[in-house]
Amino acid sequence: MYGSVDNMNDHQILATAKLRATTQRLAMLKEMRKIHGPFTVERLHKMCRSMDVVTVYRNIKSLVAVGVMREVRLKDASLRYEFSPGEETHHHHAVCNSCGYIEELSECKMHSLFSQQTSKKFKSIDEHVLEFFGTCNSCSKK
Amino acid sequence: MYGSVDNMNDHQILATAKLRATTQRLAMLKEMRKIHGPFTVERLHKMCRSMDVVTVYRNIKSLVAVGVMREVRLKDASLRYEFSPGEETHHHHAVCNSCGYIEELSECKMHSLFSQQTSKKFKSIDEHVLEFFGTCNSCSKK
DNA sequence: TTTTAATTGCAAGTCACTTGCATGTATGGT
DNA sequence: ACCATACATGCAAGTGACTTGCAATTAAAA
Ligand SMILES: [Mn+2]
Ligand SMILES: [Mn+2]
Ligand SMILES: [Zn+2]
Ligand SMILES: [Zn+2]
Repeated sequence: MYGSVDNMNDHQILATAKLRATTQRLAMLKEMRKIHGPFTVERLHKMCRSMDVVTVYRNIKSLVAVGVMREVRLKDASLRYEFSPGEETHHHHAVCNSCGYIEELSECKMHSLFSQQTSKKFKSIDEHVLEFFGTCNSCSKK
Repeated sequence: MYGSVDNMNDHQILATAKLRATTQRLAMLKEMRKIHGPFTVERLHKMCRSMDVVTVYRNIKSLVAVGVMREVRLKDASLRYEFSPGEETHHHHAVCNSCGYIEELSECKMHSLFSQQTSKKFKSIDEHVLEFFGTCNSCSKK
Protein backbone atom coordinates (compact mmCIF):
# COMPACT_ATOMS: atom_id res chain seq x y z
CA MET A 1 0.00 0.00 0.00
CA TYR A 2 2.68 2.52 0.99
CA GLY A 3 6.41 2.25 1.52
CA SER A 4 7.76 1.87 5.02
CA VAL A 5 7.92 5.03 7.08
CA ASP A 6 11.70 4.57 7.21
CA ASN A 7 12.31 5.15 3.52
CA MET A 8 9.75 7.89 2.84
CA ASN A 9 9.70 11.48 4.01
CA ASP A 10 6.67 13.02 5.64
CA HIS A 11 5.47 14.78 2.46
CA GLN A 12 5.68 11.52 0.53
CA ILE A 13 3.77 9.64 3.21
CA LEU A 14 0.95 12.18 3.12
CA ALA A 15 0.89 12.36 -0.68
CA THR A 16 0.71 8.57 -0.98
CA ALA A 17 -2.10 8.57 1.56
CA LYS A 18 -3.91 11.34 -0.40
CA LEU A 19 -3.83 13.55 2.69
CA ARG A 20 -2.97 17.25 2.41
CA ALA A 21 0.41 18.28 3.78
CA THR A 22 -0.85 20.70 6.41
CA THR A 23 1.38 22.37 9.00
CA GLN A 24 -0.31 20.27 11.67
CA ARG A 25 0.20 16.93 9.97
CA LEU A 26 3.82 17.67 9.20
CA ALA A 27 4.42 18.69 12.82
CA MET A 28 2.76 15.51 14.06
CA LEU A 29 4.82 13.25 11.80
CA LYS A 30 8.00 15.03 12.82
CA GLU A 31 7.26 14.55 16.52
CA MET A 32 6.05 10.98 16.11
CA ARG A 33 9.37 10.00 14.56
CA LYS A 34 11.04 10.99 17.83
CA ILE A 35 8.90 8.63 19.92
CA HIS A 36 9.85 4.98 20.38
CA GLY A 37 7.02 2.60 21.11
CA PRO A 38 3.25 3.05 21.30
CA PHE A 39 2.28 6.56 22.46
CA THR A 40 -0.95 8.15 23.61
CA VAL A 41 -2.68 11.07 21.87
CA GLU A 42 -2.12 13.06 25.05
CA ARG A 43 1.64 12.56 24.83
CA LEU A 44 1.79 13.50 21.17
CA HIS A 45 -0.37 16.54 21.80
CA LYS A 46 2.02 17.73 24.51
CA MET A 47 4.71 17.66 21.81
CA CYS A 48 2.44 19.52 19.37
CA ARG A 49 1.05 22.20 21.66
CA SER A 50 0.28 24.63 18.83
CA MET A 51 -2.63 22.56 17.53
CA ASP A 52 -5.91 21.44 19.03
CA VAL A 53 -6.20 17.90 20.49
CA VAL A 54 -9.11 17.31 18.17
CA THR A 55 -6.78 17.78 15.24
CA VAL A 56 -4.39 15.24 16.71
CA TYR A 57 -7.24 12.77 17.18
CA ARG A 58 -8.54 13.31 13.65
CA ASN A 59 -5.17 13.05 11.95
CA ILE A 60 -4.08 9.99 13.85
CA LYS A 61 -7.35 8.41 12.83
CA SER A 62 -6.72 9.25 9.16
CA LEU A 63 -3.22 7.79 9.38
CA VAL A 64 -4.63 4.60 10.87
CA ALA A 65 -7.27 4.46 8.13
CA VAL A 66 -4.63 4.56 5.39
CA GLY A 67 -2.38 2.08 7.18
CA VAL A 68 0.46 4.40 8.18
CA MET A 69 -0.20 3.98 11.90
CA ARG A 70 -1.83 1.25 13.93
CA GLU A 71 -3.70 1.16 17.24
CA VAL A 72 -2.23 -0.65 20.22
CA ARG A 73 -4.51 -1.34 23.15
CA LEU A 74 -2.66 -1.93 26.40
CA LYS A 75 -4.15 -2.03 29.89
CA ASP A 76 -4.54 1.74 30.34
CA ALA A 77 -7.60 3.77 29.43
CA SER A 78 -6.28 5.52 26.33
CA LEU A 79 -5.51 3.89 23.02
CA ARG A 80 -1.91 4.05 21.89
CA TYR A 81 -0.47 4.35 18.39
CA GLU A 82 2.71 3.44 16.58
CA PHE A 83 3.91 3.41 12.98
CA SER A 84 2.39 0.41 11.31
CA PRO A 85 5.07 -2.20 10.79
CA GLY A 86 4.87 -4.16 7.57
CA GLU A 87 3.60 -7.72 7.69
CA GLU A 88 7.26 -8.78 8.11
CA THR A 89 7.77 -6.86 11.33
CA HIS A 90 4.37 -7.36 12.93
CA HIS A 91 5.12 -7.57 16.65
CA HIS A 92 3.84 -7.23 20.20
CA HIS A 93 4.86 -5.64 23.48
CA ALA A 94 5.87 -6.37 27.05
CA VAL A 95 4.67 -3.79 29.55
CA CYS A 96 6.01 -3.31 33.07
CA ASN A 97 3.09 -3.21 35.51
CA SER A 98 5.18 -1.12 37.85
CA CYS A 99 6.84 1.65 35.79
CA GLY A 100 5.01 1.39 32.47
CA TYR A 101 8.16 0.64 30.50
CA ILE A 102 7.22 -0.86 27.13
CA GLU A 103 9.48 -3.23 25.26
CA GLU A 104 9.08 -3.96 21.57
CA LEU A 105 9.17 -7.70 21.20
CA SER A 106 10.66 -9.41 18.21
CA GLU A 107 8.64 -10.62 15.25
CA CYS A 108 5.43 -12.42 16.01
CA LYS A 109 4.79 -16.03 15.04
CA MET A 110 1.33 -16.26 16.58
CA HIS A 111 -0.61 -16.46 13.36
CA SER A 112 1.23 -19.42 11.93
CA LEU A 113 1.45 -21.13 15.32
CA PHE A 114 -2.13 -20.65 16.44
CA SER A 115 -4.43 -20.08 13.51
CA GLN A 116 -5.07 -23.82 13.37
CA GLN A 117 -5.82 -24.25 17.10
CA THR A 118 -8.82 -21.93 16.83
CA SER A 119 -11.13 -24.86 16.20
CA LYS A 120 -13.30 -25.95 13.35
CA LYS A 121 -15.78 -23.16 13.98
CA PHE A 122 -13.73 -20.46 12.28
CA LYS A 123 -13.08 -20.24 8.55
CA SER A 124 -10.21 -17.79 8.96
CA ILE A 125 -8.32 -15.80 11.57
CA ASP A 126 -6.98 -12.56 10.19
CA GLU A 127 -6.13 -10.60 13.33
CA HIS A 128 -5.01 -11.19 16.88
CA VAL A 129 -3.81 -9.26 19.88
CA LEU A 130 -1.04 -10.48 22.15
CA GLU A 131 0.49 -8.37 24.88
CA PHE A 132 2.48 -9.34 27.96
CA PHE A 133 2.46 -7.64 31.34
CA GLY A 134 4.95 -8.13 34.11
CA THR A 135 7.81 -6.54 36.02
CA CYS A 136 10.89 -5.17 34.29
CA ASN A 137 14.37 -5.77 35.61
CA SER A 138 14.88 -2.32 37.05
CA CYS A 139 11.54 -2.44 38.91
CA SER A 140 12.28 -5.91 40.28
CA LYS A 141 15.22 -4.59 42.33
CA LYS A 142 13.41 -2.04 44.55
CA MET B 1 -8.85 -18.42 47.00
CA TYR B 2 -12.39 -19.64 46.38
CA GLY B 3 -13.79 -22.86 44.94
CA SER B 4 -14.83 -23.00 41.31
CA VAL B 5 -18.18 -21.45 40.52
CA ASP B 6 -19.32 -24.88 39.37
CA ASN B 7 -19.20 -26.53 42.78
CA MET B 8 -20.44 -23.63 44.93
CA ASN B 9 -23.88 -22.08 45.13
CA ASP B 10 -24.43 -18.35 44.91
CA HIS B 11 -24.76 -17.85 48.69
CA GLN B 12 -21.51 -19.71 49.25
CA ILE B 13 -19.71 -17.66 46.62
CA LEU B 14 -20.80 -14.41 48.25
CA ALA B 15 -20.05 -15.62 51.77
CA THR B 16 -16.55 -16.74 50.76
CA ALA B 17 -16.02 -13.36 49.10
CA LYS B 18 -17.29 -11.58 52.25
CA LEU B 19 -20.01 -9.89 50.21
CA ARG B 20 -23.57 -9.60 51.55
CA ALA B 21 -26.15 -11.82 49.90
CA THR B 22 -28.41 -9.05 48.61
CA THR B 23 -31.39 -9.62 46.32
CA GLN B 24 -29.48 -7.85 43.56
CA ARG B 25 -26.33 -9.92 43.83
CA LEU B 26 -28.26 -13.17 43.96
CA ALA B 27 -30.25 -12.15 40.88
CA MET B 28 -27.06 -11.22 39.03
CA LEU B 29 -25.36 -14.52 39.82
CA LYS B 30 -28.45 -16.45 38.77
CA GLU B 31 -28.59 -14.67 35.41
CA MET B 32 -24.84 -14.83 34.81
CA ARG B 33 -24.94 -18.60 35.11
CA LYS B 34 -27.25 -18.65 32.09
CA ILE B 35 -24.79 -16.76 29.88
CA HIS B 36 -22.05 -18.58 27.98
CA GLY B 37 -18.99 -16.55 27.12
CA PRO B 38 -17.91 -13.00 28.00
CA PHE B 39 -20.90 -10.68 28.40
CA THR B 40 -21.30 -6.92 28.66
CA VAL B 41 -22.77 -5.09 31.66
CA GLU B 42 -25.51 -3.87 29.33
CA ARG B 43 -26.53 -7.44 28.48
CA LEU B 44 -26.55 -8.53 32.09
CA HIS B 45 -28.54 -5.47 33.09
CA LYS B 46 -31.18 -6.30 30.46
CA MET B 47 -31.56 -9.63 32.27
CA CYS B 48 -31.73 -7.89 35.67
CA ARG B 49 -34.09 -5.04 34.86
CA SER B 50 -35.28 -4.57 38.44
CA MET B 51 -31.97 -3.09 39.59
CA ASP B 52 -30.00 -0.02 38.59
CA VAL B 53 -27.11 -0.35 36.09
CA VAL B 54 -24.86 1.25 38.68
CA THR B 55 -25.53 -1.68 40.98
CA VAL B 56 -24.59 -4.07 38.20
CA TYR B 57 -21.37 -2.16 37.58
CA ARG B 58 -20.49 -2.03 41.26
CA ASN B 59 -21.22 -5.68 41.95
CA ILE B 60 -19.39 -6.94 38.90
CA LYS B 61 -16.43 -4.89 40.03
CA SER B 62 -16.58 -6.45 43.51
CA LEU B 63 -16.73 -9.91 41.99
CA VAL B 64 -13.69 -9.14 39.86
CA ALA B 65 -11.86 -7.78 42.92
CA VAL B 66 -12.38 -11.04 44.82
CA GLY B 67 -11.49 -13.18 41.81
CA VAL B 68 -14.92 -14.64 41.05
CA MET B 69 -15.17 -12.91 37.67
CA ARG B 70 -12.56 -11.60 35.26
CA GLU B 71 -12.51 -8.84 32.66
CA VAL B 72 -12.19 -9.67 28.98
CA ARG B 73 -11.36 -6.84 26.60
CA LEU B 74 -12.34 -7.55 23.01
CA LYS B 75 -12.45 -5.06 20.16
CA ASP B 76 -15.73 -3.40 21.14
CA ALA B 77 -16.12 -0.38 23.40
CA SER B 78 -17.47 -2.09 26.51
CA LEU B 79 -15.55 -4.41 28.77
CA ARG B 80 -16.87 -7.94 29.01
CA TYR B 81 -16.89 -10.32 31.96
CA GLU B 82 -16.93 -14.05 32.55
CA PHE B 83 -16.55 -16.35 35.53
CA SER B 84 -12.87 -16.50 36.36
CA PRO B 85 -11.49 -19.86 35.30
CA GLY B 86 -8.92 -21.39 37.56
CA GLU B 87 -5.27 -21.31 36.51
CA GLU B 88 -5.88 -24.73 34.89
CA THR B 89 -8.57 -23.48 32.55
CA HIS B 90 -7.14 -20.07 31.73
CA HIS B 91 -8.12 -19.52 28.09
CA HIS B 92 -8.75 -17.07 25.27
CA HIS B 93 -11.35 -16.36 22.61
CA ALA B 94 -11.92 -16.24 18.87
CA VAL B 95 -14.32 -13.51 17.78
CA CYS B 96 -16.09 -13.34 14.42
CA ASN B 97 -15.58 -9.89 12.92
CA SER B 98 -18.82 -10.30 11.02
CA CYS B 99 -21.46 -11.60 13.47
CA GLY B 100 -19.72 -11.23 16.83
CA TYR B 101 -19.86 -14.92 17.64
CA ILE B 102 -17.37 -15.72 20.40
CA GLU B 103 -15.74 -19.10 20.74
CA GLU B 104 -14.08 -20.24 23.94
CA LEU B 105 -10.70 -21.60 22.96
CA SER B 106 -9.08 -24.47 24.76
CA GLU B 107 -6.50 -24.09 27.48
CA CYS B 108 -3.80 -21.52 26.90
CA LYS B 109 -0.12 -22.42 26.66
CA MET B 110 1.14 -18.89 26.02
CA HIS B 111 2.84 -18.35 29.32
CA SER B 112 5.03 -21.41 29.20
CA LEU B 113 5.70 -20.97 25.49
CA PHE B 114 6.45 -17.27 25.45
CA SER B 115 7.56 -16.04 28.83
CA GLN B 116 11.17 -16.66 27.83
CA GLN B 117 10.99 -14.87 24.47
CA THR B 118 10.19 -11.58 26.21
CA SER B 119 13.85 -10.63 26.30
CA LYS B 120 16.33 -10.02 29.03
CA LYS B 121 14.68 -6.74 30.01
CA PHE B 122 11.86 -8.33 32.01
CA LYS B 123 12.27 -10.13 35.31
CA SER B 124 8.87 -11.79 35.11
CA ILE B 125 5.74 -11.94 32.99
CA ASP B 126 2.64 -12.59 35.05
CA GLU B 127 -0.15 -11.64 32.69
CA HIS B 128 -0.91 -11.62 29.00
CA VAL B 129 -3.81 -11.04 26.64
CA LEU B 130 -4.36 -13.09 23.51
CA GLU B 131 -7.47 -12.83 21.41
CA PHE B 132 -8.14 -13.85 17.81
CA PHE B 133 -10.44 -12.13 15.32
CA GLY B 134 -11.65 -13.54 12.05
CA THR B 135 -14.64 -14.93 10.20
CA CYS B 136 -16.68 -17.82 11.52
CA ASN B 137 -17.85 -20.65 9.29
CA SER B 138 -21.46 -19.53 9.07
CA CYS B 139 -20.45 -15.98 8.12
CA SER B 140 -17.99 -17.22 5.51
CA LYS B 141 -20.83 -18.69 3.43
CA LYS B 142 -22.85 -15.51 2.74
C1' DT C 1 -34.81 -6.64 68.35
C1' DT C 2 -31.49 -3.10 67.95
C1' DT C 3 -27.34 -1.45 65.90
C1' DT C 4 -24.36 -0.49 62.34
C1' DA C 5 -21.71 -0.93 58.45
C1' DA C 6 -22.49 -2.49 53.79
C1' DT C 7 -25.38 -1.68 49.78
C1' DT C 8 -28.52 0.54 46.75
C1' DG C 9 -30.69 4.13 43.64
C1' DC C 10 -30.72 8.38 41.73
C1' DA C 11 -28.24 12.30 40.11
C1' DA C 12 -24.23 14.28 38.85
C1' DG C 13 -19.47 13.90 37.39
C1' DT C 14 -15.39 12.20 34.63
C1' DC C 15 -12.62 10.60 30.87
C1' DA C 16 -11.50 9.67 26.30
C1' DC C 17 -12.91 10.48 22.58
C1' DT C 18 -16.39 12.19 18.49
C1' DT C 19 -19.30 15.44 15.97
C1' DG C 20 -21.28 19.98 14.16
C1' DC C 21 -20.28 23.94 12.17
C1' DA C 22 -18.18 28.27 10.75
C1' DT C 23 -13.70 29.72 9.31
C1' DG C 24 -9.22 28.82 7.14
C1' DT C 25 -6.04 26.73 3.68
C1' DA C 26 -3.62 23.35 0.47
C1' DT C 27 -3.82 22.01 -4.04
C1' DG C 28 -5.52 21.40 -8.95
C1' DG C 29 -7.05 24.03 -12.73
C1' DT C 30 -6.75 28.20 -15.44
C1' DA D 1 0.00 34.00 -9.89
C1' DC D 2 -5.02 33.57 -8.97
C1' DC D 3 -9.28 31.14 -8.13
C1' DA D 4 -12.26 27.86 -6.77
C1' DT D 5 -13.29 24.40 -3.77
C1' DA D 6 -12.86 20.29 -1.39
C1' DC D 7 -10.35 19.23 2.48
C1' DA D 8 -8.76 20.70 7.34
C1' DT D 9 -8.83 23.06 11.54
C1' DG D 10 -10.51 25.10 16.02
C1' DC D 11 -13.81 25.74 19.25
C1' DA D 12 -17.86 24.15 21.51
C1' DA D 13 -20.99 20.81 22.36
C1' DG D 14 -22.23 15.91 22.40
C1' DT D 15 -21.45 10.61 23.44
C1' DG D 16 -20.70 6.35 25.68
C1' DA D 17 -19.06 3.85 29.26
C1' DC D 18 -18.31 4.01 33.25
C1' DT D 19 -17.50 6.31 38.34
C1' DT D 20 -18.64 8.98 42.43
C1' DG D 21 -21.45 11.52 46.13
C1' DC D 22 -24.92 11.07 49.12
C1' DA D 23 -29.18 10.12 51.47
C1' DA D 24 -32.14 6.21 52.12
C1' DT D 25 -32.21 0.94 52.73
C1' DT D 26 -31.11 -3.35 54.37
C1' DA D 27 -28.23 -7.53 55.62
C1' DA D 28 -26.33 -9.51 59.30
C1' DA D 29 -23.69 -9.03 63.74
C1' DA D 30 -24.65 -8.16 68.49
MN1 LIG E 1 5.61 -1.67 18.75
MN1 LIG F 1 -14.08 -17.43 28.11
ZN1 LIG G 1 9.40 -1.32 35.41
ZN1 LIG H 1 -19.71 -14.93 12.20
